Amino acid sequence: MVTALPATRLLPAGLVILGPTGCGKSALAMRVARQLPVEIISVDSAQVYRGLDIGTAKPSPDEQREVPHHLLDIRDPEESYSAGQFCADATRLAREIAARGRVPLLVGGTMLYYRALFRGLAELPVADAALRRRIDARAARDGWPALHAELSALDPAAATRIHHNDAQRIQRALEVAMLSGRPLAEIWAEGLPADDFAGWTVCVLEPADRKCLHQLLAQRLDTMLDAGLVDEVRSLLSRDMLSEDSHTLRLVGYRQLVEHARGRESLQLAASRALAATRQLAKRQLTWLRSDKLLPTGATVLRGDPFDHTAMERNLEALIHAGRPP
RNA sequence: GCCCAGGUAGCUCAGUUGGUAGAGCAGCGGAUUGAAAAUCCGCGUGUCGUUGGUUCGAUUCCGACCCUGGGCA
Repeated sequence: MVTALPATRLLPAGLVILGPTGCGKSALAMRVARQLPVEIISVDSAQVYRGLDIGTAKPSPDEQREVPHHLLDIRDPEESYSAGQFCADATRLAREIAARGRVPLLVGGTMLYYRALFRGLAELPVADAALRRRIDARAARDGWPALHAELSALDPAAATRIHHNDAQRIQRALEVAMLSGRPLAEIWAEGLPADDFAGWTVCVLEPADRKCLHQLLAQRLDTMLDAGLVDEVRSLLSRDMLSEDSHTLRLVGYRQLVEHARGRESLQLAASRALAATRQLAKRQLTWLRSDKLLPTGATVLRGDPFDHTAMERNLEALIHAGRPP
């Protein structure tokens, strides 16, 4: 049964810069910030963690002093963050920033967070760490196919949709079924509450030439290594509560360099695998950009190639114009 | 110079007792509802080093040559 969508609330207008990793989102945001009274809301699932600085290309302390940044360093590496928490934080911050007479500027590349924010998130139970541990233990004993079979009994439609190898989604669907006692599709049918982004301006940075982006990513990784990325990984490994298979050490770059830091792999090999993982991340982000399920429906969308200087200057002007009070 | 081992996909390699070949990685496309920098799915034509010979047919067998390692001089 499909009920009417919940009433949406209009969010005070703001700006958005999104695109794949390494394409210059932060640099563009800083240029906007020099001409408009903005505060930046980071849309980055990795930069929320304290201690992950070099490998996440987190804005420097100088940049953070120059322009207020939000949602950086809000979690320890052992903790978790989520799309749902991001939505709550981002909408609260956007209202607070607007109330100060400033302009909210969303910057980042975590596309699920954008989708959740712009298109809404169903009212599902939040993650339950203890339940997930129990499901993991069962998977270790019986294998994920057994859990997929169990999902078929609890939520047949979800089991059909979710591939039997997709451990993460099988686990989440089981979690929802066990906590709510209802199938996912039934809850989704109640609608996705979302704020209204009418009046917002979204700048999408989409490189036309993948080779250019790959070259830039290679240079950026070298810079990160020179800046001490391996030491950053070692310092994470030295934390007692952080195991090698924790989600923070599975992030792009960190996961590969752990192998080197543990002496299991040469730096050269680990670095080349880290670079490949970065390219794959950019590719998945570009797939999101081609999707019609990402951007807010009522917003103005600017698209530009970050390697095209003319287009970038035009985007900068358009963002500044859009952010200026009438 | 001689001996040995190799030369097959962008990389590392498997294989074909003669009927023109397939894995991993990379790459490309896609999915994506509280871990998303996560998780998962799909996509494999390449002068089988070159050139002669044998053969209905050679990447495979034989010869010569080229290249790369290693050894002996």
